[in-house]
Amino acid sequence: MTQLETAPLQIRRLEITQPVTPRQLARRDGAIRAALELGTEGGYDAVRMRDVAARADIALGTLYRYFGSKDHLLAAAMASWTGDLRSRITKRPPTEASPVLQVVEVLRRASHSLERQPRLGEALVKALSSHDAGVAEANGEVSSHIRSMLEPFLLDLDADVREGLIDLIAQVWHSSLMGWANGRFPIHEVGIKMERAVRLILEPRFT
Amino acid sequence: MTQLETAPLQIRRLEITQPVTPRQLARRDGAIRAALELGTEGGYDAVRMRDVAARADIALGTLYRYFGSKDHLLAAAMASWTGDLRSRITKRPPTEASPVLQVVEVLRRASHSLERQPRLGEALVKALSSHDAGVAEANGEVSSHIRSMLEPFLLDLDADVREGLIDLIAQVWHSSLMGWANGRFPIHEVGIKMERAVRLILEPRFT
DNA sequence: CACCAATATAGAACACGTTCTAGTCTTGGA
DNA sequence: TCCAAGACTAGAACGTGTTCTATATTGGTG
Repeated sequence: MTQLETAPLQIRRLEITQPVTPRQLARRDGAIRAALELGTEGGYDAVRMRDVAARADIALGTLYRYFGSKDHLLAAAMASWTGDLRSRITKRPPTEASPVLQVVEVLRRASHSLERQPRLGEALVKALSSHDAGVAEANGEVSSHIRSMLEPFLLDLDADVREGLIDLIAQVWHSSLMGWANGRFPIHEVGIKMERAVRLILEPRFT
Repeated sequence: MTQLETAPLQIRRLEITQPVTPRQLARRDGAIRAALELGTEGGYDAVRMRDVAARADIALGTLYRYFGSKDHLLAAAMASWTGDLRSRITKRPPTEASPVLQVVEVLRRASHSLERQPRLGEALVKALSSHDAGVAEANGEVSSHIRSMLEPFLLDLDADVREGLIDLIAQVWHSSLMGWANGRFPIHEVGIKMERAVRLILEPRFT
């Protein structure tokens, strides 16, 4: 019965290289681009680190120098994706009248965007829920993008309450996307679920 | 080069065996027990399928006959854990006065319980967010446990609203636990975050 | 330019989840 | 009691994320 449990706790891992030179930036960007392409085509499983490296024309070891893990790579891609989304929202803000509907519209546009590239969405979302320092950092970036997309519509609220409510909505967003990415419900329900939740959360505050 | 709509990528996987005979039940339970032990000692990574099988004294192939994946195994363990939690809550209900505080107390007791076995909690929670039919099933079980723990305190609300709010709280619970399990914040913040969220969600309904 | 430390490269090596193989054991029904 | 179907076993094998090794290249500094 008692076979000794090997304790394989690993305390290592190379420092992540911050790209400085143009060639380094190009390598990092190329890796992200390759990951996005592979993810678009075949989802999470299709993003194989060997393939990413090959497509970006860098060595596998180099890839791991910039991204500590597959999930870190995909999370970086996700952060860049939410960044794009944010600038689209900024450029063409919601047209709805009330704060509640404005927030709902933002979330609907986000999920609509994912709906067009479901494989990619699945890949990005899955990566976000992994335990990894790099992922945590990218997550922070994603959260701040969400915050800055929603904040403008909730300025009437007390700052503390607003902060808490935005956190809450971000959690709902995250958890809905996870539910979809993990196959618990179809993509079109993401928008519905988020709308329902936002109404439950916000409507009592705007009566 | 584009899609082709070929859905069935996986020709795979043996049907999961439903345990019937006493020996089968013993095998399945032994596997869950072994997983719990290993998880308690070393968290998610320490639950290695080979080790689970060895400790439960069954073949690796048999383990996979009962649980389609490592996450399925851990999710089954999680469902059994929330079941225990529910019966503890039922046996000794919250002592607080208001519905809001009662709900908060339930969630605090849950997170307190995880706090005592942090490695195990991490293992169980991580498994819950994986894409796997077996996990989805276990997830449903967990949700229904949460629902039945909270419902009694929200009977004053309209049924639809209650339903939605409980869903919402379950999402917050899930997402908070994930945040902890993935190292985004320490365990003691789980309780704090959940309390804050529950107050934001419920207080406007009880004034 | 010459040098060195940091980086890159190709590819082997490793760990662990998962699947497969070939043979043995259980079990329920005729 | 005997047999066929299916469950179980030990162990090999496989795929992919991750790490390691040995060598080559690069880029900043004297």
